[in-house]
Amino acid sequence: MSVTAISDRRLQRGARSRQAITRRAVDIASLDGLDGVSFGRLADDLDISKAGIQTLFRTKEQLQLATVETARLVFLDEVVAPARDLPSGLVRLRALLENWIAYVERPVFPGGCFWTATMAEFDSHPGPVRDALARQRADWQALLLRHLHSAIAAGELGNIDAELAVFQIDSMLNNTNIALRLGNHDSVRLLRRGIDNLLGS
Amino acid sequence: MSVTAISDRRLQRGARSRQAITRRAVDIASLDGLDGVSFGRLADDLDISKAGIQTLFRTKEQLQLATVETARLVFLDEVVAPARDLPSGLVRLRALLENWIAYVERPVFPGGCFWTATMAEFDSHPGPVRDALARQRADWQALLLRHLHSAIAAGELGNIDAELAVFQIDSMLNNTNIALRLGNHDSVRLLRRGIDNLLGS
DNA sequence: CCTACCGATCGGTAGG
DNA sequence: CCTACCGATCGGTAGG
Repeated sequence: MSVTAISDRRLQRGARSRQAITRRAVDIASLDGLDGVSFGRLADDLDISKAGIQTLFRTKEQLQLATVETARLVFLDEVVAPARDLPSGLVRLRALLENWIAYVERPVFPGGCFWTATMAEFDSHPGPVRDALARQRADWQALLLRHLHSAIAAGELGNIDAELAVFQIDSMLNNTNIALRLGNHDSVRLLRRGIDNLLGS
Repeated sequence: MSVTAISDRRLQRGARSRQAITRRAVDIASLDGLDGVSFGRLADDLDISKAGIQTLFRTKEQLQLATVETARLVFLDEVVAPARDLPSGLVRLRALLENWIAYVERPVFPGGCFWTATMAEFDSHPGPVRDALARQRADWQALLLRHLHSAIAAGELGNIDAELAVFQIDSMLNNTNIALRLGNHDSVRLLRRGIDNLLGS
């Protein structure tokens, strides 16, 4: 066995550990925010030593950045990827929104939408973590806008104000997540009504 | 001087202290959430002993509840009261929304909207604090709904879906607060466009 | 209102 | 990956 093979196996094990730790951190952050993610809590939950986790991520900020990245991958997997094969425009847009509703209704993370929880926590704290969250927010809004533009270009919608529609839809999504957390399940009905108003029933 | 007079003065001083402490706590919570409000931090900021603050509020949860109450009073003062003398219906509704925009644009609290920040923090934490926040949310939405119904009854609006309109407006307000915290000042323009779409320009 | 203290937890480091 | 430790801060209490 070569030195390289040993090193590769070590790197692989490290990557698996990192994945397991950040996946758990995403769940914690959805409930208690990214500041609620602590080395000690993760160590207890996953039966590893605290210093073991610190070796893998060095600082809390790097742990938070890795947690945001894992949340992004899970979100892509749950909401974006399942719609990938649908035609661009209105069909894909409505599928993305239905996937998003399932993502907060199930919910995928125990505290509901990871992005709603952490964006409100970090919006007044400039730095790399807030930048990563803002990037995800911009990417999601750009994805909605792209398919809205496709729909308009294909004549699937009237002469709608696309930028405003994305703002309204994204606003309603975040507000629906909060309402669901408070036990108000009617808000999904309101959300669908709002979406239908904008995109046509 | 009677014993009662001494007692009254003590109670007054206690009430003034409580007010000064919770007013500072509201500012902290707008930035760092209600869990970021700690006895030690308030003691440092206000040059009182930590135990002095603890004597006035006993537990952290009671301090948080008093903080929510002070935020409610300031919000009423800044957003609701200035519109009190305007006629019910569309005029008062638009004034409330403009006052709200000023409240987050100035901003009244250094971290922006107190309710957006704390609701996202507590929506997965059942208990008296979440209940108090949910009550404020319901009160605000009911206020908007009342004036929307007045406007409809007075024929100031078409046959609009009032419940949906309140949901859409409240959603956009919260999303605008986040956008402002991220430095995206264009969102106020989008918000006004969205409101005009619903209420007529 | 205060000083003084409690056990628990925090992020981080030393050293292996 | 580990044990063992650091100083700081947490909520809360004793006792005045």
